[in-house]
Amino acid sequence: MEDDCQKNRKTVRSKQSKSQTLQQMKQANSVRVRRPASQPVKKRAQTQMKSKTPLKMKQLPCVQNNRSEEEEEEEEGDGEEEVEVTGPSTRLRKRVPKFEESEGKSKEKETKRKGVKSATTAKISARHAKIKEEVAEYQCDIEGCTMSFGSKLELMQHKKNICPVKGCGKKFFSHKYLVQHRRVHEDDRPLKCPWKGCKMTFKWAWARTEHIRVHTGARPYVCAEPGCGQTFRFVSDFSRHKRKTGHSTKKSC
Amino acid sequence: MEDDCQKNRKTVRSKQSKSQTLQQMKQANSVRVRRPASQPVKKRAQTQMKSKTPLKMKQLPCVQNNRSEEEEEEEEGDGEEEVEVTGPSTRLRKRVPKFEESEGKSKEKETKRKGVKSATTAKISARHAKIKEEVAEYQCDIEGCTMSFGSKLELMQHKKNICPVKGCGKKFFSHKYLVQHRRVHEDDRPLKCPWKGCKMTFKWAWARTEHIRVHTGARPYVCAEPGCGQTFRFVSDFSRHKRKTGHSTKKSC
DNA sequence: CTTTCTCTGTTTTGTC
DNA sequence: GGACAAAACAGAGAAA
DNA sequence: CTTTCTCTGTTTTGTC
DNA sequence: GGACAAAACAGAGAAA
Ligand SMILES: [Zn+2]
Ligand SMILES: [Zn+2]
Ligand SMILES: [Zn+2]
Ligand SMILES: [Zn+2]
Ligand SMILES: [Zn+2]
Ligand SMILES: [Zn+2]
Ligand SMILES: [Zn+2]
Ligand SMILES: [Zn+2]
Ligand SMILES: [Zn+2]
Ligand SMILES: [Zn+2]
Ligand SMILES: [Zn+2]
Ligand SMILES: [Zn+2]
Ligand SMILES: [Zn+2]
Ligand SMILES: [Zn+2]
Ligand SMILES: [Zn+2]
Ligand SMILES: [Zn+2]
Repeated sequence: MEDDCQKNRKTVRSKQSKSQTLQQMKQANSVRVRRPASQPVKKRAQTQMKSKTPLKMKQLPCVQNNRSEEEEEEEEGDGEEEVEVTGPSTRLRKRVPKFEESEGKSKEKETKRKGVKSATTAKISARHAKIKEEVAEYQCDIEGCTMSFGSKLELMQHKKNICPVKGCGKKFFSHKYLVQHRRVHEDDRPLKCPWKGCKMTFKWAWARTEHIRVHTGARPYVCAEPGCGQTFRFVSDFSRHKRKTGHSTKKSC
Repeated sequence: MEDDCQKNRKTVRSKQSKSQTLQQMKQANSVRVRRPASQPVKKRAQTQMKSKTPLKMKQLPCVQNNRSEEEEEEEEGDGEEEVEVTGPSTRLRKRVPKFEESEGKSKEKETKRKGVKSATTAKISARHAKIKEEVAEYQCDIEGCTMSFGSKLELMQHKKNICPVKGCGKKFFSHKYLVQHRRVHEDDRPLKCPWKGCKMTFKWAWARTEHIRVHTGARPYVCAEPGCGQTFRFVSDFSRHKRKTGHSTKKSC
């Protein structure tokens, strides 16, 4: 690596991000707890390690591209500082108490000007949400749709049923669903489990519907194939059963 | 609801699915454990409830659309069966031992014919993977791309840089990335954390790069704004700092 | 609201 | 037959 | 590999 | 200047 100055990045574009993740329960009345999964998945919840000294890093002074040099201790980090744990490279950094001595608490907002930034971008940053329609040029003229965007490109994407959220960019079959899809990027989980003491919440009605069966124990799906009498609690499992066995694609009744 | 026979569903189409989720550690040497998140998020890992009787369900005999009637105990499930726990509707079904008495283990594969199904669909069911190229008609003729699909529609979607995985359907800016994106749907996590004892694995090199800083404690991002001296471990946090404060969008160096 | 950290679509950098 | 909305399905996928 | 269960894009059902 | 691949960024977003 060599020193070279950055030339004032511009970036910004209005698409893609991440998508979804799983949920959990842990309600008042038990249920089984689903852990978040490592990759290799190792059991045992918490096992606090000892590690005493904060293990201060070698922070080289030269800053390039706003990145201080280091990171060359990469592959085999040859135990440098005063380590006292077991192996030479087998511990995590001890958590610093909370910004040691509140360094730089002067957050001087600096007038908040975040650049011009393509003027009035539709602001669908749902999560830490605003959804300010700002000036709202480029309005969608599709039947029941009232959405509007800051650039013609964004409107074009929208009209092609493409989600404008940064890491998303999904394309849908219907414009109507495109609007419903937005809840994926919102924090609200307006649907609640009606079971007393259960705190589960949902974005989708169907998820709630199937979740309730966990409480009731219902297994509403019954394979109609003559010999087979299997029952299932979730459609998905019933679907898989039919797909893999070929059972009862046609209903008997 | 009333009885009416299903008319042999066809469904099948080749797009969309879910997306991603988070990772975890829990390696040999501690780290903090990240739990999977309920929605309302309630602490306390496991709290096993007592509940003795299996609480057998009212399973009505009439099967319609392969669904047995029930589910009307929905909203307020008026405590029916012999409950003996505290409240009238506050417990989960006790786990049945493991398919009681191995009922219906005759899985007779039934010749496996899963219908004609649009003949040779490219089979990108990555997860429980096959990626059989089957007959491989409709080949992509874009420069370095060797992918092929079972239908012209699928090839057309592919040429428009749209991911064919069922719940995905993301549209990308480059055809090259479309191919790289596939790893999102694959189970392999080929990149490993080089830290001794750490079992973290990754699909993306950058995730590994930043993860390693958790071990080293490095904070390579240093704000170049004159007064501010803040450092950051992850680009994302540095980016946010610059975005929110307006600091050092231009580099000093 | 906060901080810590991972995931990933796009942008930037580095080499030929 | 046509809307149109609500419900359900059919996968994908996470976790154990 | 398995089972249990949630998420969500598309399909099906139900009502007007 | 052009590839092209590797690295990095800039969000989104999960969890605590
Ligand atoms: Zn330098
Ligand atoms: Zn948040
Ligand atoms: Zn619209
Ligand atoms: Zn989206
Ligand atoms: Zn519940
Ligand atoms: Zn069956
Ligand atoms: Zn009936
Ligand atoms: Zn799996
Ligand atoms: Zn191609
Ligand atoms: Zn995809
Ligand atoms: Zn590691
Ligand atoms: Zn700063
Ligand atoms: Zn009709
Ligand atoms: Zn699966
Ligand atoms: Zn040049
Ligand atoms: Zn965020």
